[in-house]
Amino acid sequence: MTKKTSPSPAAIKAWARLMRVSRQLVERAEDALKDSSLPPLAWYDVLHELAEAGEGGLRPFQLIERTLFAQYNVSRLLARLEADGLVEKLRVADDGRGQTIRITDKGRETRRRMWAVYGRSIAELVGARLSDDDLDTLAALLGRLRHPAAPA
Amino acid sequence: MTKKTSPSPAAIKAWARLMRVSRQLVERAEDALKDSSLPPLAWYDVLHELAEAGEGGLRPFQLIERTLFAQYNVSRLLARLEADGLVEKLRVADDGRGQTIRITDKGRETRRRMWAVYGRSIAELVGARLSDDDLDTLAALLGRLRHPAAPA
DNA sequence: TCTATATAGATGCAACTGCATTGATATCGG
DNA sequence: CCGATATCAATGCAGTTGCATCTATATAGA
Repeated sequence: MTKKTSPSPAAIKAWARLMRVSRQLVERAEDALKDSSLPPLAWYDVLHELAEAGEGGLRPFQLIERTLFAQYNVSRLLARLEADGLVEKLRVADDGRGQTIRITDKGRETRRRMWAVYGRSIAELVGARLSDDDLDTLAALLGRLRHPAAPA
Repeated sequence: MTKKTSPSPAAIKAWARLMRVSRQLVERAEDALKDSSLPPLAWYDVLHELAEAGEGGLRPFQLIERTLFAQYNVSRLLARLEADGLVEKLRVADDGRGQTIRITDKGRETRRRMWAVYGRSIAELVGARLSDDDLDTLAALLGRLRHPAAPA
């Protein structure tokens, strides 16, 4: 558990499982959305953050912090969301470089419809397979892998 | 824990952590490889499978089964690996449609150099943060999320 | 055998990603 | 106040992915 350059078998196995399972789950969730003719998960993440932010909206750089998407990715994703009428870009008074992104009613509606499908995927893919206790344990272990390290 | 359409808060939290942490870890590992001017993780996955397969090599469809990559993805990845001399494609006698992919010495060498970096990432990102006991617990919990469900 | 269907793998095209850079505004130091 | 530097966001270009389709061979069924 101390700093080494070579991973233990337990570390390798946990890593491999993490890589494989997370990819599988993402794929399943994406497929479920596609089957319902809904946009991809990335759109949900952004709409979710914007919905939580409320009327004040968020600056693109705040979305970057919250979602882990790259800057150029957010820039283009927002362009697509705006083109679809799911968000609106507002000039912000005190910073001429920036803008504020606000979710529209249509955006909220889309998010709602996505959640109906996405939430079901989560329920089926993890909720139905682990007890709440095990889910808590899993979340706690994963929490210790966050970067930068979170306080205990 | 029974089949529901709406996920519990514990399920949502575990899901969110899983999505976020796995993305962070992949990104870190990819960055480490890039910093060493090495190919991306996907190449490692394929070289690893081929190295394990030995002289007999593997058919592309076997790689697809083992790696979860899409068919077209494997097809093009193998083309790049072949162009770099890391694998070779052999016609297979008893099936005119197919081919067998075998790793070359150069491929083995590349895999080795990738593992030096990749293994260190694993050691630092997970090995240094959780005890082996916790890693085993994590792997076991993740194992129960595999699809299709593995036998207990 | 001859036709229909299934499987292995490749590929054209459109969309998306990653990288580097750019344009624009803000802030800091003198 | 001015120039240097930093931050916010967009974008050109190359590489990759996803989708659908295509070619080729194999297998099954009449």
